[in-house]
Amino acid sequence: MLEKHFDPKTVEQRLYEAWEKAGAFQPSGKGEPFCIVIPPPNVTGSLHMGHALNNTLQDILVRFERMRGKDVLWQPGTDHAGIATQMVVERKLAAEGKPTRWEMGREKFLEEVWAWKEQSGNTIINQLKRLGASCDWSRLRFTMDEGLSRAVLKVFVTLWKEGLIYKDKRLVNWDPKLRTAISDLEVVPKETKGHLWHFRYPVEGEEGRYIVVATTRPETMLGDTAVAVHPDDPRYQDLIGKHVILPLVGRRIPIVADEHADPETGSGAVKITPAHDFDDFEVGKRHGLPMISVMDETAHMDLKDNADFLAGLEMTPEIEETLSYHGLDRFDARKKIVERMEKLGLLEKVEDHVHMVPYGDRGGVPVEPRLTEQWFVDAAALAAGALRVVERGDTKFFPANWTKTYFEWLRNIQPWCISRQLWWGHRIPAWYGPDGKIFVAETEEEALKQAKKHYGEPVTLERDPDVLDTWFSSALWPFSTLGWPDETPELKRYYPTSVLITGFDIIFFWVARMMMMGLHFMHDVPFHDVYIHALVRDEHGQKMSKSKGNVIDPLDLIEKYGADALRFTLAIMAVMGRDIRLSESRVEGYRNFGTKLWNAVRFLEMNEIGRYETFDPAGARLSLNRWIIGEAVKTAREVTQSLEDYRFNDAAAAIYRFTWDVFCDWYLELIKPVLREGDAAAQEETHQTAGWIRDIILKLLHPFMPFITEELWQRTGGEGFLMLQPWPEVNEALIDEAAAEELNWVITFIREVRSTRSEMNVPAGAQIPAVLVSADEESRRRLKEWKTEIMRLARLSDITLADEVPPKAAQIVLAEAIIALPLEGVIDLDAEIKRLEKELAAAEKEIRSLEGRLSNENFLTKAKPEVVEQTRQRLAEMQTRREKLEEARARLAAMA
RNA sequence: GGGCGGUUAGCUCAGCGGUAGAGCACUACGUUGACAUCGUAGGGGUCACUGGUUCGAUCCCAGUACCGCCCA
Repeated sequence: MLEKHFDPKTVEQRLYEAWEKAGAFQPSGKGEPFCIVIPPPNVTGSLHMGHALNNTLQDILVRFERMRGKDVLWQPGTDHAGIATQMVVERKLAAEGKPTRWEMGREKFLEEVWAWKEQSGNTIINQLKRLGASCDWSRLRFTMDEGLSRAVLKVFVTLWKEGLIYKDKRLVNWDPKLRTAISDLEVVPKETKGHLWHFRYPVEGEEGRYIVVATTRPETMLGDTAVAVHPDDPRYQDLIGKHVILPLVGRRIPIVADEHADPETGSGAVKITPAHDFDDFEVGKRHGLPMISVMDETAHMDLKDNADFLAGLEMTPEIEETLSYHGLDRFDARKKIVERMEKLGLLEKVEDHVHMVPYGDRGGVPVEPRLTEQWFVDAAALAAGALRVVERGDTKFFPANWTKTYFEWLRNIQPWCISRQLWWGHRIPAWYGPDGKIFVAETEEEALKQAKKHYGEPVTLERDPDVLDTWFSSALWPFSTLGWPDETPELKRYYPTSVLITGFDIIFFWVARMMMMGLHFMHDVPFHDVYIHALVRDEHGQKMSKSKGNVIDPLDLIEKYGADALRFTLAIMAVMGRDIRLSESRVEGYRNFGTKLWNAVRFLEMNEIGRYETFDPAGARLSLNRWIIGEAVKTAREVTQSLEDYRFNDAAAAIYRFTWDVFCDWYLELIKPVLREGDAAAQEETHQTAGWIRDIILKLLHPFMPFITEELWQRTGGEGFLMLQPWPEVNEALIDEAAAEELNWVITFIREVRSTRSEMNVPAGAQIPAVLVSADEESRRRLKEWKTEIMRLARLSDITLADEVPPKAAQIVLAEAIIALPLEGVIDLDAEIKRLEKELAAAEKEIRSLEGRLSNENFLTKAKPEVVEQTRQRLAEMQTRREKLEEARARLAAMA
């Protein structure tokens, strides 16, 4: 016997282990292949709400398709997450008072990271298991595994040979805290209140004449190598080609004409610092200007011994003082420079200024454009194919509007900086000869061989110290996890994968790059569909963040309500294209839904309803059973269709409604009399039908609520695992509309009586008689059939037939008939008349609307014929209803 | 500045060219032999605003206001 409540805590782990142990998560090897690769979470991370949503949706699809008989592979794995992981370990070392990574050196530090990975690497995997994720864990991969590393090497070397990877000295986004280059995607602009300082730069040879330039970053002025004005700006025509003397430095720098200078803003003249600003870099290239870096890799001023900076400068007291800024932090230097400019009378004014300051998304400090040598992927070359396949529809986005975002980015794509000055990651497979010549190879031996050939003698090579951007290895994920570069059976069978499920925030980082790499190396798209899911926010629409303190931990919710409740909540709220505002009350509500189902099954159990292998739903005779069978089929159809279309919310809502509103509220209530006093044949059929429906519900609900459904399957003697049972088929022939109409009549009867009782303040416990007046043949038959059930559910003492409405009765119009509730002594005539008038008013309002439509010539000629016909029918019904209501009112009025 | 999305019940959200829906909250009643993590009944909405298309608009189109996100 089932307990009154489902207890997730005692069940979830047990079932999960049983599934896994039985190999239920592994591909069956039979049927059409269906494959999803998991968006790999950070190996040392822990589960947050985004993961919970992402993996719930994947698991729903995977369980659905598995039950549909497909050969399902959900490929799991984790990501080494270079910067994030390295930072975590560095912080941990600091907290433990251990040496910094610089002090302990590369090798020792990497040992520490691996140790940390071993220790915490299973956390997120175990958390995914608690959620119920049915990944094939026997195939768990990690981006730094031997196999995946081989894929990285091969891709790097191949792209290098094809000229699609190159090394270049360019301005890159530099994170001075982490001391590494980062890609443009890893930069987040933050609106910041700052200042705009207007400086005067003296014009050479024109005593007392200045040109005013404005800057938000005074410290960069030490690296200025020009002042630019717009070529058409009338104010500066005579100055173009002349020079200014850079204050504090004494450098003679040209005034150049360049369209980058905007005559509308400020003075129209801008200082040009090619080594510290992306726009200026371009200006510098156009005019052949020197590029002078004045900061080091930690964004401290770098002036002494800086050959570029010192070039051509004469030692003066002025420059001596400036050199004293060497080693100052960029913001301290800014302060000193402003003070000094002011003292010199060269500060024209200071304005408050709100502008965007680029921050590193990991380091959290402003990034510094920095001139360095880095490795790049020629992303534009790879983008063309990635664009074409989506334009052609080989890969589709759901919802489709993300296609635009994807196109937008690919069409304006920049070279992808893939080198990182980190230690944790795939080390770049490039070696340098004594003269700096680059040898790229998959192994050191191969590089040495190349070098020997090149130099004609063996030389020692030095390996590039940098590692690759984490997303470089993630981009290979859909094929590297399946075994590439080896030609494995899995690769052949499951690539291209069926669908990718991910968040919109990594369309650029990940989706687009997988598309490029997949096309280049596999010559086919990595996935047919891309489902982009929402962001999970808190219940007030705020993004969850640690700093706001509004983070909801999915594990807390699982602890409190069970994994099923959390999963169901996320699924039913996962509307395409809209964010999810998660509130705990919803989770609680769907936990209650589980309880409801649990108790419904418990009820069947109490009535000894089992599982009947030979049951043929087409053979059911009772309209009650024919009706619920039809409703179940409609539900199966809706759930199936919705899941095929990635409409998780519609699928979840359909099974919820059927289970609670149809099966529990009506079917179970209506079969109670049959189970108690029906004849043997009726009981037998009802047992079989109820058991059959229960199984349909368990199956349809299983992808959403795997634990409770599996538990109920097992507890009711189900063989094998529910998760491996076949999905309910949609047999339209089982839908019996006549039965549906009949049950609809019964339900309406009961509802109307209940409603009237309540309004008439009949005590809930009181049994009252009812009289069905002027019923036609069919209604009389139905009443005979359903009398017991209706009496029970509407709490009636008897239902009799009559031709006349008895006096002092409340009256309910039910199609052609009237249900009269004689309430002599109970009824408040005025109240009843009021109630009837209210209904009459509603009917009349609708009649007016319908008549209005039908008297409109345009409606009759232009609207669809079936709509016109429907409207006519509805009008006829409403007219009958009005007539009945009027009669009822008249009868009461006569008595009052 | 460009792009995308949103505005529907007290709250969180579905929906749809012709009758406006759910969960939670609220009110009243209820230990009807599955379930109080429940049942029954009920209150509550000019579907942001202004125009347009249409026989008919909450829904389609345009504009406005406000909110959010992405890109520059």
